[in-house]
Amino acid sequence: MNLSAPIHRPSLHEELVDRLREMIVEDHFQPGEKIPEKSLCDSFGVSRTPLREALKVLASEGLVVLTPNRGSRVATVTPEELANTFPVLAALERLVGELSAARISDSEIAHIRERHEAMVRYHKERDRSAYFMANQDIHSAILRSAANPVLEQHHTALASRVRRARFMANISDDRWAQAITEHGEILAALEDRDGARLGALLSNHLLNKFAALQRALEGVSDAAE
Amino acid sequence: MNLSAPIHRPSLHEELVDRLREMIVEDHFQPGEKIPEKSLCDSFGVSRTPLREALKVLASEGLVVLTPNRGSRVATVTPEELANTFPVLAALERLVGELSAARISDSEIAHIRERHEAMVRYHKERDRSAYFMANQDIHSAILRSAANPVLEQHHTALASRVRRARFMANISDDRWAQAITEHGEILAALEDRDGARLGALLSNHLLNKFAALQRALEGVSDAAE
DNA sequence: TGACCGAATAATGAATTCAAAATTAAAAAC
DNA sequence: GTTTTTAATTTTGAATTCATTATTCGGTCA
Repeated sequence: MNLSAPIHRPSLHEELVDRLREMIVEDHFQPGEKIPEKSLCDSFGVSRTPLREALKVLASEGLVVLTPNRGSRVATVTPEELANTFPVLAALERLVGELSAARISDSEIAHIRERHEAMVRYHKERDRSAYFMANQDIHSAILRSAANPVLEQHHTALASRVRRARFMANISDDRWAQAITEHGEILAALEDRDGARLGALLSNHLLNKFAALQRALEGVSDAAE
Repeated sequence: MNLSAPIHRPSLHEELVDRLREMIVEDHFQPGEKIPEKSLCDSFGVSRTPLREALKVLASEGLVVLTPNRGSRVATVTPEELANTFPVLAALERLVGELSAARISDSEIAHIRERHEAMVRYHKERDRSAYFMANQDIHSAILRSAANPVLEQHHTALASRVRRARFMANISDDRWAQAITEHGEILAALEDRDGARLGALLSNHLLNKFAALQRALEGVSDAAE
């Protein structure tokens, strides 16, 4: 690690932004749930000032909704918003693929291959949770290898808003198998360092995931009618 | 206007975020300039609390840089950051083109054609400022016609961070003429509602602009050596 | 019983206050 | 005269306080 890098002592509100974002993305709150300032302040042991600053930042990221004089709630993700978000993320994924193929190192590829093989095993074993982790690792390793902080930042912001969606509908066996196939192709394109192909594959991978999700959600709402 | 829309009374910090963002994007501050809380509070007639909330939001948008215990400065845009931002914007522009072609109305196209023709006149008259306005109008009309708020939000955020760049180097006559040509092609693709073509044209238009900007900046730094 | 009103309570928005850190100014040493 | 040390001032980070707006609860009246 770079010892001469400037030390960054995070201020309270930064700390709170990170903690709260983590809690929201990792589903410690229900979507739409009210966020009471008082009790949160108590549990974090801070005053309302930095907490409110953090909430405003999270609101600008779209993770929280502020209603004047009525406090803040965890943002809900509507199907319409999903439909708007996925194409944007897919557009970014294409760029991720193009940049990653041009910039990724051999050791990064080796690491991804290793996680890929683990993921295939988890699929065979039907270990959803381990699968999700490996999948996550692979995608964030590719994103990092694109070496573009601006891209990374916006990708992460968008992804965190739809992350919750993966809990909304359980993935079908068919889609799961298809995803594994797609991941195989992605790894191949990565090892070939074929940017155009990798970008297309990553983009389609995401759009297919969205299509599967939409089918699952429609099924749910149909059943509810 | 929709009279039954819910009234939105903005809180102080929202108001401040908008005002400050406008001021930063429209170059009322020097890049890197210190933002003294006290004097800003005085000029806005508010206390530090809402101002600091606003600064934190702007920092998360990347327009302001906060250094703990040392206050806030207007973010500077480094060449490296430009190089990271333009490809991301270009990726979004492609999606804008695809969506816009599919969704834009005849009257929106008519409006854009009107602004386009005005812009061509301004080019002939060498009226840079009017040209910039018309150009801006066209691009934001296309963006709006894509009818995707998520896309719009991220596009706007990225664009505002590089907007300042247009002041950094004056556009060359060659590039200006080329831009006009590209705009003609964009309008044609729009009227044909050819999404793939429009997306490619918009994306390349932006990347060409960036290339011209980079050449101009290199020229500047070379001259300074 | 249940809809409506009003007081009590709680939550929020924003100003103020206080403590810690940084900056500036002044004094001392070389 | 320049650099270093130290004190004063300013600026920032965060807690507290105050005013305003919601919400809840209890009571009234149909």
